[in-house]
Amino acid sequence: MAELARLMCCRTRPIAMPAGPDEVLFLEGDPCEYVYEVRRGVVRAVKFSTEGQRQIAAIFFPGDHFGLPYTKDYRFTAEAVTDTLIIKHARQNWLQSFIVNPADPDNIPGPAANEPDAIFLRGCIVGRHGVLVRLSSFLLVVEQRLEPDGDGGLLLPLPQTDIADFLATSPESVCRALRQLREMRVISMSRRDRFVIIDKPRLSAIAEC
Amino acid sequence: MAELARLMCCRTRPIAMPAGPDEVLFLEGDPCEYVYEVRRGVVRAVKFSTEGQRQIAAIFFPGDHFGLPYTKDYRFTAEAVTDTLIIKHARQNWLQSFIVNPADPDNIPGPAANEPDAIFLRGCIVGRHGVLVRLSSFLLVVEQRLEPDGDGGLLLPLPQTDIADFLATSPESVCRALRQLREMRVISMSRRDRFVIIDKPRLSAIAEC
DNA sequence: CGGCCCATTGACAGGCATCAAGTCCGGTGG
DNA sequence: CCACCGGACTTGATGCCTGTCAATGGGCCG
Repeated sequence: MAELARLMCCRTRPIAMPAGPDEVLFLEGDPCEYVYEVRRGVVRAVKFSTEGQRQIAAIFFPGDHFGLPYTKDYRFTAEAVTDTLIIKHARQNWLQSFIVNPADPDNIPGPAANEPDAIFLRGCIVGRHGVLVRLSSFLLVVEQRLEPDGDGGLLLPLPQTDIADFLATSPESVCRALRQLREMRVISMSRRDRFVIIDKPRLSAIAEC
Repeated sequence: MAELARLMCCRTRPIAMPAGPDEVLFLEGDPCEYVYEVRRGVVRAVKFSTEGQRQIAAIFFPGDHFGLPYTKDYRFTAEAVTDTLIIKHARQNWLQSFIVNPADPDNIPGPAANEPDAIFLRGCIVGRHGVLVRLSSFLLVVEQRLEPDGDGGLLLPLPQTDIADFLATSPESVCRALRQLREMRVISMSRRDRFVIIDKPRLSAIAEC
């Protein structure tokens, strides 16, 4: 039956599916049957320590592929953050389409690198000292991955609780750091979930110091 | 000439090479020409923030493959920690040998997962609060990746400075945490670079709480 | 034996997690 | 349309953790 399932997999075309806020796409430990592609919205990779501490191991933006079959089972739970559009690629199809073609020496597997990249990036951010530094790095990442709206404003892709779990800190600290950036006139926030980078050089400086 | 280099690459057999303490295997930003395999010893993945803070993004143990061409260029610098034996696989050969064979649906790319796994693991460890917790997790990882010597003793694969950069803390804190574990009779250390796990259940408990 | 690097220890201050209220906001139902 | 309600965010107070600095100790190598 596993055989049959696989055969059916192989014939399956990519599936487009919408997902609503907090909807679970797959659970940590599920077998890797599909590779997911974000078309619209943002997805978070959630990982619980055994005692229950929540971590967000990565954030996936439009264009990213995740849920790669590096292992037999998914290493994290994937949840839509807001309304999203997701494409599910059957694992076999995905492998044939995206993994390196040996005949072409320059074929770097772009989509295959999305997930490791996102996790690596998070590791680099979390490894730095200072909530302000980590938060600034995070905002810069958001800025380069998300389209600004009319006034150069960007939507915070995650609620502050999630930002805290992504940055390995507490929601209160995130809130305070955001306020600090506001008071330093580095960013401004018209709404709680929207920000504008006023002084990008300084934001970069903070992120790197 | 790039063509020529690649052609020569393709004909190259795997190269075994020893590497001494602190020897650089490749630098961050170098083009991914080879995939490396650890045979003996331990290798560290070093990453510098732009302002100079050092991080150790991963540790590679015997059996691990790293330096994968997920991107065109290496994302970190790889250095031998102590005396090591390394196998260099030309990128093309490696791709053909190890990347998933589409005809075999169950062919999970084991070696290809080593590097992402190590980075993911480090992210999970660094994301937790408390130096003691992080250090305990680290020791447990060492225990399951390294062979014990006669008396169940394990060599610390890294000097404390590196452990600190791996755990995103300071050398002093690492030293104090080690002492604390000693005083709690969870581990013992006959030498500065060697430890024995006395009370593994408790060590696990600390690591997860 | 001397020098160097790493590990160790102590003192101290600052950052940040935690707890506890209080506020804002969107959604729901009357 | 308004009142209510719950969840997320905000803010303040407090104490611990841990990063930093400085000095000492110890092992290894020349």
